[in-house]
Amino acid sequence: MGKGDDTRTAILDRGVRLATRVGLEGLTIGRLATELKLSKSGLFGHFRSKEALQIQVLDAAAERFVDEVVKPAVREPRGEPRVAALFDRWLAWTKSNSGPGGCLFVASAAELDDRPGPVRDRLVALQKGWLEMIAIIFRTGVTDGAFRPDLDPEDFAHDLYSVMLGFHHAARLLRDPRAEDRAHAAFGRLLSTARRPR
Amino acid sequence: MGKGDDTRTAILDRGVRLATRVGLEGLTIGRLATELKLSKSGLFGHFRSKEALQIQVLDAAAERFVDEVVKPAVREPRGEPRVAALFDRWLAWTKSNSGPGGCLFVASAAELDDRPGPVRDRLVALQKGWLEMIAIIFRTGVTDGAFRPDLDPEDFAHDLYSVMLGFHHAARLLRDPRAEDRAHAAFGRLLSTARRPR
DNA sequence: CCTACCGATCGGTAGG
DNA sequence: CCTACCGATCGGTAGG
Repeated sequence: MGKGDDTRTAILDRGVRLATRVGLEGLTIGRLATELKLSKSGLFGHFRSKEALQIQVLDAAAERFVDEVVKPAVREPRGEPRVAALFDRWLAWTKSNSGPGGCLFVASAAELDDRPGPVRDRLVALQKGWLEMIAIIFRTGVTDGAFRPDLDPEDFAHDLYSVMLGFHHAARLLRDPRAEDRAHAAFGRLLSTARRPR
Repeated sequence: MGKGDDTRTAILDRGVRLATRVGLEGLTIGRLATELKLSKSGLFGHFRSKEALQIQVLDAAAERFVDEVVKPAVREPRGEPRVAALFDRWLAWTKSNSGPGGCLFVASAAELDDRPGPVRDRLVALQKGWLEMIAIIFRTGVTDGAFRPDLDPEDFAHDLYSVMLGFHHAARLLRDPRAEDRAHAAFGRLLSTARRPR
């Protein structure tokens, strides 16, 4: 790993933080360069287009997301503990990137949903991957006998993500102190619907 | 109503549409002026700052939202029919401002949640008003005996809005054809929890 | 409502 | 990785 790679890593790290605050569109090359004490063209050389920078920032965030949210959850036992860990880690991720920040993917979703192009395509792929990960984790719980086998894992993933989006909105825009309690309550109701009766 | 007022109305109308597509930050004076075949400074004169334009665009959207979503719902009988009408109208609003577009308030939420200032303050006030409207409509249903009196109307409002946000994400970013079915199913579950047992 | 203009910043290029 | 630069666009002002 040479010096160029270090610089690249530093750029992407800072880029994730900046984009989380100001959006992927607000992530300008000039501003990012100033924050890193690089020249604009020096930074630009690492990418070649703003679009490439945006996509690589999304990928860098996804990598961190897997490390901080997905991997720790998958270490938990299948079924409820694993789903609960996924949910708690997601809340922690959103709060930690959150003073200020929030979740880059949620922030980008509304920003990009009407702007066709490779950046949007990448975000869509990442979000579908995330929903699929939730569905897989639910499915292993079905196999283990923890969850009802007649439920659609993708429905469950959609419903769980709705709870997360509701939390993000209440906590980050409205600064509602009850946001987390409500998220936990909604999660509990979702789980009790999914639990296999015995 | 003089000619100046007509122009103003036309500007705000177009501004709502443009901001829904490109965000409140992407709503530039120059672009809006070009679309309306006005000079930049001619348009600018109606407002005096971009911030004032953004706030008035939010207010104009809120006015339309009340006409298209809230008022028709309130004409329905209290309890379930009224809540169901509110939900259906909201879905229709999001879809109609949606080819392309979506809901300006949802789009602005993630964009502004980290940018303190009067525009954010206005959006927060409008969103709190919307959640309060849901809570009030729920409360009249409690009074009428349709909904459980031991539920917190603001919890209900939060949970209903979570379902809406989940729909927005699935429909607009992921273009998921099952988004609407899932939203209706989640709404049905929410209602069955809220229904007063008899 | 207009033309004409301001300084700042944008993404990107030339050339080293 | 840099300086120096390009044309385009930004929010906003002067003056009418």
